[in-house]
Amino acid sequence: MTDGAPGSLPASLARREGVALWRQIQQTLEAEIAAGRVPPGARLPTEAELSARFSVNRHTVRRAMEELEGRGLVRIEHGRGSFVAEDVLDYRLGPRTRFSENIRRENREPEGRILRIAEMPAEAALAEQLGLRRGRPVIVAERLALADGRPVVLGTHHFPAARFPQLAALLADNPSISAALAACGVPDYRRLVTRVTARLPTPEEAELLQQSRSRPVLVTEAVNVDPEGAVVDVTHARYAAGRVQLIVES
Amino acid sequence: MTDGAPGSLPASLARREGVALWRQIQQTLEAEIAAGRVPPGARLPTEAELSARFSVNRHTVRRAMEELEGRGLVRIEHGRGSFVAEDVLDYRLGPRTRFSENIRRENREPEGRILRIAEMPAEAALAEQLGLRRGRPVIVAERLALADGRPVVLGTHHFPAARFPQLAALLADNPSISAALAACGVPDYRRLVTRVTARLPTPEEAELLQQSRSRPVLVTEAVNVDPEGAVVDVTHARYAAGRVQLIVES
DNA sequence: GAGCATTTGTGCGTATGTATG
DNA sequence: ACATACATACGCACAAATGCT
Repeated sequence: MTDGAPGSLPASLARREGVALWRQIQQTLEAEIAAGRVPPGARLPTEAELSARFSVNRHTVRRAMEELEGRGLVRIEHGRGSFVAEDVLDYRLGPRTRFSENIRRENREPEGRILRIAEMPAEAALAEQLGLRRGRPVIVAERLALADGRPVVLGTHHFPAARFPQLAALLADNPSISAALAACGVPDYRRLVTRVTARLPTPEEAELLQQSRSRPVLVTEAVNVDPEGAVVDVTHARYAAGRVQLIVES
Repeated sequence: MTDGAPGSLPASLARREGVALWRQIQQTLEAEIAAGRVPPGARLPTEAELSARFSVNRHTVRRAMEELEGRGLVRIEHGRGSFVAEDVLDYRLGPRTRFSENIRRENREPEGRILRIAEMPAEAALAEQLGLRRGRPVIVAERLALADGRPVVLGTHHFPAARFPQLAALLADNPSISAALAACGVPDYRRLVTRVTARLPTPEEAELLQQSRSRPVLVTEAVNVDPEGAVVDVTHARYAAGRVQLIVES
């Protein structure tokens, strides 16, 4: 770069006017991003530079940046800098939701990684959802799904162990849930209900999803049934809200 | 008060062990809440008390509390204190989604308040969704919907003005969207698609939803069509994620 | 309404830790 | 090893909202 900083208005702030300084900074930066003065993916000035520009303490800049990150406008990386956020992926939720199809439809490369498989007795609430008696064995599989190598969703799947004895072995071999179920004699299944909420992620979730802790996750809970109506899978999934948008087709 | 604080384990922290102090505090409080040591709705100790208990600076306690609030476990009120979070409302999304029916099904009292009605030319993206030509007049109605007096969702509705000339007047009189559309000759309509994301709220959204700024909102974008398939309404809604859970029925 | 104590919110200055390149 | 840049933590001061007198 031959010339000065990008977006170099000094932007003086109104002190003691009822609006917090950090909020004025957040709004200024937000406007500059929206105006395209800093394009998606581009790096923002460092906290030190911003605190100089606005003549405030670095803490005050950090507060503004945290807000922007939580709102999905920027991404902060430890030791590297802050960057303007990029694209989002459309993820269709419907009776026939399958992860890989969903990702391929968007011209991205799907990938699945099984993080953990365990067998444990069903808790009361889970047993009821699965249509089992409490304490019956359940296979719990934790799986991270990615698109083009970037984490998109972290899913915890619960299967009735009695019905699918070889499921754990199958999943260890091939991380596709639908392939594993097909091999267990369930070539087709359908999603009954999905519950959706949002919250901030736990540290583990943030880590696995490679997402900041101040960015929300979309949380879904889904029940899948076979053509006869028997429950084959109860899934608790956490989507990186900054990278996906769920599409519900009625 | 005659006796000591509730939940009075001093809970010493591990310093310089790789885990941030604020996170240890957050985990301790989270565990105590989960264990029911502080029941839903109950008040937590003040920041000053907590910083004394954990022997840390008040900022450090505040960081932990912010995290808990963002995760939906506590609610912080300026000048009053912090409280353990309470119940959530199930909100069904489906082809026949109607706010008041939805709320009554949960045995709560629905209420709607029109905040703003305006007519303006359609932006490119909106025009396409509504099936109009760009620049055609659109009625924009902003509406806050409540259950038992507590804000649940903030919706921005967009109607083709040419088709519904008296809609603004009708809504000013009665905040029910379905009633207004019925009076305009659309007794029935159906939801086509819904897009769902999550992000932190803007200050205005947080204010209107009476929600903290560090708690996410669920954002939906829906398209409603009449029985002939013509688009009657494009809605952008923001739900208080701490108070609702969206239920998608496939 | 005025005044006051309590409690959360904002901001500064400083120091040190930790990840990245 | 070193510089850069973000992360955590302390201490202090004052602002703003609330509730009580």
